[in-house]
Amino acid sequence: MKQKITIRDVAREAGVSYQTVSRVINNKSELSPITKEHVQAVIRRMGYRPNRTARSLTTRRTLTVGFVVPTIANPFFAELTRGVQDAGRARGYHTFLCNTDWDPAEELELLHTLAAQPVDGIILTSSRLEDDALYAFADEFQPLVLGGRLPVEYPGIGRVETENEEGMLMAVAYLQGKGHTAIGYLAGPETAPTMSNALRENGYRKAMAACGLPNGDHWVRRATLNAEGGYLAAIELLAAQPELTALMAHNDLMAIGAIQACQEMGRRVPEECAIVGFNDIDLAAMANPPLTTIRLDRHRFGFEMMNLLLEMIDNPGQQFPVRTIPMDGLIMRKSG
Amino acid sequence: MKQKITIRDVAREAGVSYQTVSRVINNKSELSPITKEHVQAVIRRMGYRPNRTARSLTTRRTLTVGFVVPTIANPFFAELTRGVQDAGRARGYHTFLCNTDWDPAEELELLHTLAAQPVDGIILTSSRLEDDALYAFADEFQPLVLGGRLPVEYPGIGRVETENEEGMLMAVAYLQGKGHTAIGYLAGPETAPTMSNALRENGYRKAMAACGLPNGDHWVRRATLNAEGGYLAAIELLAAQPELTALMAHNDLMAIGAIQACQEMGRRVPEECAIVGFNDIDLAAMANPPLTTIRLDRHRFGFEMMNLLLEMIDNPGQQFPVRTIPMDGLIMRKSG
DNA sequence: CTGAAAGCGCTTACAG
DNA sequence: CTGAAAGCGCTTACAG
Repeated sequence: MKQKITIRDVAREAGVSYQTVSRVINNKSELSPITKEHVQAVIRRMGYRPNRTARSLTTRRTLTVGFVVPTIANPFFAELTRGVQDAGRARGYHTFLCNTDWDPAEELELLHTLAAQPVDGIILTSSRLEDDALYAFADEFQPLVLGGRLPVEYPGIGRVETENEEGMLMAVAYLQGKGHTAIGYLAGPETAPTMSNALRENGYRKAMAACGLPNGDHWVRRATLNAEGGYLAAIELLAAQPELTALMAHNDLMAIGAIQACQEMGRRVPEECAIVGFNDIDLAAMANPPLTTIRLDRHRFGFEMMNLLLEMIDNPGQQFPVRTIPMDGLIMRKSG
Repeated sequence: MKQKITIRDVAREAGVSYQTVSRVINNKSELSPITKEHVQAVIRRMGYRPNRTARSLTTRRTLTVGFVVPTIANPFFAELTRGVQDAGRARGYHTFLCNTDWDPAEELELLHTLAAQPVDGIILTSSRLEDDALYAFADEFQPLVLGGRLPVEYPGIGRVETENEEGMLMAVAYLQGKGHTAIGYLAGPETAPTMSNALRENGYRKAMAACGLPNGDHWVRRATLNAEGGYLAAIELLAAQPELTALMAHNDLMAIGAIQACQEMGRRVPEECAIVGFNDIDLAAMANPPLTTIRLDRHRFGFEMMNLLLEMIDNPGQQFPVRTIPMDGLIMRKSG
């Protein structure tokens, strides 16, 4: 590897002090146009790029953020990632991607590692941390942006939420319009009431009540939040509750698994069992049958989380109101 | 945010010089057990974590690597990412994830940004860079590990390849065994012959020839490497070449799109059109019908790329032989 | 075994 | 408008 070019090399080559080169790099105003252009030319010619590590040490900005997701293997989080990165790009921000595998202990360790990295801020999605642990961490490290969790008001924590309840209401009302009254729910694992699993499940229960439909624990089945979980939960639920004519799922992956379950049990979708997903991931349209689902703009969700984080980085100590990403409505396809 | 604790704070608290604290952190041998334990206790009590930026500046190690993928929205690359990160974790390595969107100009810019970050090494998957541009970059920055591209022997470039040709041969032979002779291919966009699109397509052509089956350009359709691309290509190909009784795809996503296309065209899968994918992503088993596909262990692929990169970081200047990830064989499900 | 000095590659006041 | 000094938080020879 060629010896890396430093600011001193450029200075020597340009015949100025290295501080002047620094000023050019940072686009300071107090510079004669002549030296500025000259130094810029030398920089270009030598292909010099400032070492970000050194820069970070004095500016205390790393231009780096941590992005913590349960698992990037879930396309929902992958699509979120794109939004986060796109929002950061214009400002020169890079992203450390971290997977927690839904494990709170792992999550906490990851957060501390990121804080020591150090990063300028952290975006934390679908956190499984207890409230106390979360607040304790926020006392040590800021700013923090939370997505997919009930927005708590706490210093140093920014919040972006989605309209889970509205989405569930749309889905239930739609199914009711199609004549369904026995609508089951494929839920995520049991978690604290502030976490997204609980928020969506609660949305389903409220929606059923609002539509005057019966509901209870016997129509809900919990499983992991992927296609296999949806498949397993649907098999069990449909066997135990044959009266069900429709199934809603916590997310599209689970809905895709449910289609698979119906297929195996010989129940035609949507004629013998309607299925509605949540999120509208890219693959939803390519399910067979194509998935009817509630659309959430994941790119926008990620984009807003990053934008909020950048604003918090620029305005330390300031508290920002919750940002809400509206649902884009029900996408009617073939599954329900 | 609490004022960050530095090595000097710990030293003062422990009553030693800060260099001694540094030695404890770095587990140097020349230390009395007593001071070592004492300092460790103070570190724990204060919750001190060394600032990695400062550390990097003197060690010239950032414990950070760049991982460049076309798009993380493709589950294949998401699954690869997990392997990369898992291999890095034990060594304390973090990963900058970067998306090129298949754009060579974007890719090159990203590589330079990563090099200036700086990172200790870069893993570059499915690169669309011309050979010359790749070599020029390798002259400036090392080590570099290449995945999903014809392995070139070049100083500072490590290579991990997969058995594309063997995989395609398995698939074609399997379909031939099922009685198919007219087997079409859903290819990626046209690229240079060293890139993975070309490698797999070439594998298909060689496999057809090896099995004594006719093949030619009229049975191949190019499209983007996602489900929608597969859908579009299959619609066109099946309309133009109705004699086709089976379709192979560059990857599983395209195969899932092809199932969708058959569905719409009223061709039953596999009876009226068999479909075989490539990679066996997690979702393949949840396709409807479940996808028959050639399995590649993505986690292992990612893991090996990272392991190779770490070895190269530890042994600068040394050249390593190509690493080959074998295919795990054909996974027989329902689509073909 | 432990302390004092120098330095990693930058930026930021401070002079002039 | 530009240069010389100090410092960011560490590690690494060098003394002792």
